[in-house]
Amino acid sequence: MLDAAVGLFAERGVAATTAGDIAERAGVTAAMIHYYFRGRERLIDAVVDERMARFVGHVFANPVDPRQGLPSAIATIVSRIFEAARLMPWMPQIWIREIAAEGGSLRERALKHLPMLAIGNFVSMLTAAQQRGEIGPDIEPRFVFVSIMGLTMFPLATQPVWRRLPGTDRLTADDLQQHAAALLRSGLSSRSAALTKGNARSSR
Amino acid sequence: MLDAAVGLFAERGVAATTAGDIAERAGVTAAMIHYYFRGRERLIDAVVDERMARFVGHVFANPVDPRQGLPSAIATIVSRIFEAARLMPWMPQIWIREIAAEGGSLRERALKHLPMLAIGNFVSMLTAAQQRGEIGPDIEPRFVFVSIMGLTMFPLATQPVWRRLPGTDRLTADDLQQHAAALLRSGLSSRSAALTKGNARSSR
Amino acid sequence: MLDAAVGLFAERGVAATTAGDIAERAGVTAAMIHYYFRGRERLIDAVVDERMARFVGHVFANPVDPRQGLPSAIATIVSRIFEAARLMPWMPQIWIREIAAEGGSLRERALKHLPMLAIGNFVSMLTAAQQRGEIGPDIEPRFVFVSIMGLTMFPLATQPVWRRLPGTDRLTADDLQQHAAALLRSGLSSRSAALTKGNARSSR
Amino acid sequence: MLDAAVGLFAERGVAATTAGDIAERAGVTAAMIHYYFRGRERLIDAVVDERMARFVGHVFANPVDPRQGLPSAIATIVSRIFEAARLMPWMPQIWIREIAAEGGSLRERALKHLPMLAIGNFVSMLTAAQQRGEIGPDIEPRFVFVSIMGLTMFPLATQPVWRRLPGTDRLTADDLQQHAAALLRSGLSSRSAALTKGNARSSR
DNA sequence: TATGAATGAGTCTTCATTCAT
DNA sequence: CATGAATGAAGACTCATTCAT
Repeated sequence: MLDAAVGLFAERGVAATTAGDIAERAGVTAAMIHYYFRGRERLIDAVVDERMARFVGHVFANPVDPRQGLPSAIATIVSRIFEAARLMPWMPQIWIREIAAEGGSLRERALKHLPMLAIGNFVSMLTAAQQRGEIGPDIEPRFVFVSIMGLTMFPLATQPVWRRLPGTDRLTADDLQQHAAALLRSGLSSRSAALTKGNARSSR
Repeated sequence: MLDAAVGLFAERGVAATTAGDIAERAGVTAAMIHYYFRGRERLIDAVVDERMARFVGHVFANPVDPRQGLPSAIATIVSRIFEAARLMPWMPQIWIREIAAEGGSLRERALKHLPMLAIGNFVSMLTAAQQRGEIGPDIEPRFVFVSIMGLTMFPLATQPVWRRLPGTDRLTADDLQQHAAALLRSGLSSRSAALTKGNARSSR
Repeated sequence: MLDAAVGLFAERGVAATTAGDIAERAGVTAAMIHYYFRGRERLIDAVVDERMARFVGHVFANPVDPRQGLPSAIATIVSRIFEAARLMPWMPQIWIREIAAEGGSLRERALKHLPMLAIGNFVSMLTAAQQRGEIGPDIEPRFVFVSIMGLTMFPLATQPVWRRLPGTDRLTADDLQQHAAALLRSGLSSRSAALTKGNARSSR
Repeated sequence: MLDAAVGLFAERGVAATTAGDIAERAGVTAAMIHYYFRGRERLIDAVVDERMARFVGHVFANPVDPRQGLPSAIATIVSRIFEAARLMPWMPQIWIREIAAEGGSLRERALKHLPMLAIGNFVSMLTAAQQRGEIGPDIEPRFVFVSIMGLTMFPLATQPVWRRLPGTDRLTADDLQQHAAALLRSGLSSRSAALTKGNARSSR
C-alpha cells in the first residue's frame, strides 16, 4: 500500500491522489486504507517516514570526509543522489512537487528528516575552501547546496519535460550525472573563474 | 480575477485552489467566475495564455544574438529570467509545481508557449562552441538549458525552503543571480575543466 | 428546514437524524443543508437558538410576581409550560432526550438559555414560604423545580408510552395539566402533610 | 461485556455507542462481540433481558399488598425504585433516553418486561380509593404511575443537570426520596386538596 | 451583467459485519 | 475460542456547475 501510494504521489501528486486511487492500485478497498493508517493524513505520514526518509538517509549516509577535498566531496554527493534516485525513482517527482514547491503537502513533514547539521558543515567546508582560494569569489557557499539540487534532483524530476526536446532520446541518467558533476566541478573552481570572468560580467 | 488566480496558484497550487477561493480574493462570487470564463478549466487556460505567456515572452524576447559569444549569451538569458521573476514573482512557484513537476496541471497548456525553435538554436550554438573547444568535453549541450533552469528558476521557486538554512537571511535575488551566472560561466568553460578534472572524476 | 429538523429531532433524536433526512423532509438536497448552515453542527445550533430558545422564553416570559402567593405562582408556571408545549409540541420530546438525558447532544447548547437567576429566585421564594410554614417540612425547595418538570414536561414527553396503558385514550393534555397542578398544589401544602404523615413514613 | 455495554449506554446512549467501544471497554475485540452475540442488535437484546429486566423485577417484586393502604403502597413503590437505582445506577440514564424518549432504541424491547397487569391493579386501587374519598378529586388515577416516575426516575436520571443549580452539592438521593415521598403522600391526599383548592385554581 | 439558491458527483471517514486462520 | 484483516454501506462535507431572477 505504501508502494502504491508512493507511485501515485509521484505520478499525480498528493492532492490529486484519493484514498480510493491508492486502494485500487494496491488491490484493496478504500476502507482498508483507513483501517491500516487511520486516516489519509497518517498514511501520508507513513509514506514520508518509511519511504522518503530512506532517500535522505542514502544521500547523507556517512558524512562526507572533510579530508577528501572539495571536488571529490561534491562528486560524492552528486553520485549518491543519482544512486538513490536509481533505487527510488519516484523520489525526484514527489520531491519537486511536494517539498520544493511552495505549499507542498509534504514539506513540513519531510524537512524534519533533513540533516541541517550536515548541510551546515558542508557550507562551512565551502567557506573555508573559498577563503583558501579554491573556490571562485563570485560563488556564494550558501547557494551551493541548492545549486547541486538544481543540477541533479531537478533535472531528474523534469525528465518527461526535457525529453520532449529533440535529440534527447538517447540521453541517460548517467549522462546527466556526468554533466552535472562536470558543471559543478569546474563551475566552483577558482581557476576557470579567473580566466573567464572578463568577457561575461559585462552583459549582466 | 486573473491576478487573484495567479496569486493563489502560486501560494497553494492549482489543484488546491477552488473557484470559490479565487472569487473571494477577487471580491466577486463564484458564479461570476463561471459567467466570465465558462468553467474552471477555461479560467486556467486564460491564466496560462494571458499571464504566464508573458513570462516566456520576456525571457525569449529577442533571440540571443549568436555573434555575442557564448558567455555573454548565457549571462543574458540568466539576467532575463531574473528580470522576469522580479516583474512576475508568482511565476517560479507556479512553474515548478504545475509545469516542471510531473502531472502538473499546466504542463500541456504551458509547453505550447515554449519556443522550441529558440531552444534548438541555443543547443546548436552550444554544440558548435563545444566543437571549437570553448566548452568542456563533459558538458552535454542538450542539458545546458535544463541546467540554467535548475540554477535560476529552481532556486527562485524554492526560496522559502533554503531560507530556513542558517545565515541565508540577507541573501537576495541579486546574490543568487550573480552566483548562478558565475557557476555557469566557469562551469561551462573548457579551461577550468582541464585543470580540475583529475582529482574529482575518481570518486564517481 | 429548521422545522423539518425540529420535527425529526423530536421523532428520532438528534444523533439518529442525518442531514439527508432533514433535507428530504424539507424537500431539498443534503448539500443544501450544508450550503445554508455550513455543517451539521451549525444547523443544530440554529435549531437551539431559533426554535428551542422560544420555548424557554415563553415559560419564563415575565418573572412570576412574588406577591401572588405560592400556589398561584406554581399554577402559573405549570400553565405556561403546557401552553408552550401546545405551541411547540416537539419540545418535550427533544428536551427529554437531548437535554435531560445524560450525554444529550443539546445539553450544553440549551442550558445557556436557561435563566438560572429566575430559578434561583424561585427557590428563594419557596424557602421563605417553607419558613413561614406554608410548605411541608419534608419538601426540599431545591427539588421543587425538578419536580415540576417531572410532572409536566416529563409526562408530556412520554405520552406515547403511557398511552399504551389501558383506558388512557381519552385523556388529554388538559387533564394532565389539571392533575399536575392539583398534585403540586396539595403536595407542597403544609396542612395535608401534617394530616397524612403518620401512616406513610413507616414503610420507607 | 454486558456490563461494559450497560455502562456505555448510560453514558452516551445506545446510538452513540459502537460495537468497538463496548469491545474496548470490555477488553476484547469487536469481532468477539459478534462472535458471542451474533450482531449488535442481539447484544442490545441481551442487555435488556439480562440487565434491565432485573430493575423492573426489583420494583415490582412482590405485588403491593392491597390491604396496606394507599399511602403505604406508594411509599413502598418509591422506596423500591430508589433501592433499585442504588443497585443499578445506570438504569435511570438508560431509561430516560432509550425508553422514555420517543424513538428510544430500547422502548419496544423493554416495554415487554413491564408488568401491565400490576400497573392495572395499581390504577384500580387508586380509583377505588378516590371513590372512597381518600384521594383528591382533581387527581387522575391513570396519571399517578407516570407522576411517580416523574418524581423518582426522572430526577435520578437528571442529576447532572440539576446539580448545576447552586446549593445542590450536598443533596443526596436520600433527600430526593424523602422529597418525592412527601410530595406524593400529601399531593394525593384528599384532605389537603380541600383546604388548598380555593386560591390556586383561579390562575389556571 | 451579476448573484443567490440549488445540486450531482465525488472524497474522507466510520462502522457493523464477515471470514480465514 | 479468538482475532486480524477486509469490506459494503452510509454519512458529513466540498466543489464545480447551473439557473432563475
